[in-house]
Amino acid sequence: MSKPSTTPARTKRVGSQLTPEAIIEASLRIAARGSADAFTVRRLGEELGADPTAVYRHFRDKDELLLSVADRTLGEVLDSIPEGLCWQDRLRALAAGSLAVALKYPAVSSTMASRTTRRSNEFRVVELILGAVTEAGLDGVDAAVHYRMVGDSLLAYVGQRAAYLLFDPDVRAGDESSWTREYRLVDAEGFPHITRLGQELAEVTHDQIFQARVEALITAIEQRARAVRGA
Amino acid sequence: MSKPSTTPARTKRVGSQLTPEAIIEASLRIAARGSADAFTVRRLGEELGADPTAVYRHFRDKDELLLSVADRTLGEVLDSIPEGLCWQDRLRALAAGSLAVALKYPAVSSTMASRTTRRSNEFRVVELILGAVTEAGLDGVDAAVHYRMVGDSLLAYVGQRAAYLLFDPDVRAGDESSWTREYRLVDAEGFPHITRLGQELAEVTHDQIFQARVEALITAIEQRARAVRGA
DNA sequence: ACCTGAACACCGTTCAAGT
DNA sequence: ACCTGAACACCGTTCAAGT
Repeated sequence: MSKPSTTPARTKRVGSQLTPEAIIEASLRIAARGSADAFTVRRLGEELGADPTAVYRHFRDKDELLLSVADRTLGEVLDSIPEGLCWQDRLRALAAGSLAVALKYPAVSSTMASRTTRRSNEFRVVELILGAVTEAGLDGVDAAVHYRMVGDSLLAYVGQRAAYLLFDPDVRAGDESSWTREYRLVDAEGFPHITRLGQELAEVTHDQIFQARVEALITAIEQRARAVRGA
Repeated sequence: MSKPSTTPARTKRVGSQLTPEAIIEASLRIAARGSADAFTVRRLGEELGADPTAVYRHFRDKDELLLSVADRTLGEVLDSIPEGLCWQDRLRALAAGSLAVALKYPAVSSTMASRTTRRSNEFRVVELILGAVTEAGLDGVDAAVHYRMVGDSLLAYVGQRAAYLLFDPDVRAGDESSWTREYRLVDAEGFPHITRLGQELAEVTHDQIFQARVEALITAIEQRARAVRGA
C-alpha cells in the first residue's frame, strides 16, 4: 500500500487476498476454540484482519459458509477411518471419528445436527454408510431407512454433545450436578427406581452412553438383515 | 388506574398481575406458533401486555424460564401415555408423545435437546423409563446406562426434528430437495450405492426413520436383558 | 472486482426511576 | 414489591461509498 511492488499479483495490501479457502480455515480456527470464542461474523472478520462484512463477497450468508465449513470437518472424519475394516467396525470408527471432530469444532457440529451439507465429503460419508448396510445384507428401502437411521442418529448424538460443550459454565454445572443433587432428593415412595439407582445414575459416563447408542444402531441393522435373510 | 376500586387486591391495572404461571402459559402460546413467531423476551412482553423486562421479576433469566416451560411440556407428554401397557409399548408411547409435543412447541424442544429440567415432570419421565428397563430385566449399571441411552436419544431425536421445523423455509427447501437434486447428480463410478439407491433415499419418510430409531432402542434393551439372563 | 464502514433491525439483560 | 423504559453490549445483514 505504501511502496510499489514489482510483482503486481501479490501486493502488500494485507487482508485483501481473501478467498473462500482462507475464510473456511479462519472459521475452523475460531470453532476449534470452543466456548472460549463465539463463532460470529464479526469475530471472523477479526481473525481474517478484514472488515466483517467482507465475508459476504465470498459466501451468500453465514449459513452457506457454515455448510462449507461443516463439509470440511467431514473430511477430517473420513480421514480418521482406517481401511479394511468389517462393516460394523467401519460404523464404529465413523461414530468415534464424528464425535471426536464434533468435540473439536463444537460450534459447527451443534448447528449442523439437523442439516445436510449437500457437498462432496457428505457424499462420501453417505456412500460409506450405504456400503456398510449393504455389506450387512440390506437393500432397497431397508438400506435407505437404515442409512437414514444411522446418519440422523450420529448427527443428533454428536450435535447434542457439542451443544452441551458450548453452554455457559454455570448452566453446565447445574445440569451436570442434577444426578447428585435434585435426583437424590426425590421422594422414595413416588420414585422407587430413581431412589434405588441413584448411585449408578450419577456414575454413568458419556462414553458408556455413546457406546450403547452406537451398538444399538449396529444391532438393529444386524437384526433386520437376519429377518430379511430368513424371509 | 383511573378510578378507585373498592377491592384493593384486584385493581384495574391490567398487566400488573404477572405470575410465573401466566408467563409460562404465554411462553407456550408463543412456542406453539412455531416458526411464525420467534420465542423472544420482547415477544413474550407483547403477549403478556407488559414490558418485556418485567419477566425478570419472576425468572432469573431466559434459561430458567425455558426450563420451567419445558417441564410443563413434559407434563403433556406424560398425560398422553395410556395405563396398562407392556414396557415396550410404554416406551413407544413415550417416543410418540415426545415427538408430538416437540413438534407442537418446537422452540422449546430444539433448545432442550442437551438439557435437563431437573423439575418434577422430568422426574416422572425418568421413573417411567427406569421402570421400563427394570421390567425388561435390567438392573444396576445396565439399567442406568440403558435409561440414559433412551432418554438422551429421545431428546436428541425430537430436538433434531423440532430444530428442522424452525429453519427458514428456503433453508429447509434446500435441505429437503437434496435427495432429488445433488444426490441424483453424483458420479455413478465413485458413488455406486448412492446411485443405485437414489430413488429409495428420496422416498424415505421421517416417520419410517423415527420408527427405526425407536425400535433400535427397544431391541438393544431386549438384547442386553437376554445377555444378562443368559449369564 | 473487492473491501469498508455506517446503518438497520434485531437479540438478552441491567439498572435507575417510577408507582 | 413490582413494573417501566432507557440503555448496553451484542447479533446477522444491507448498501452506498470508496479503491
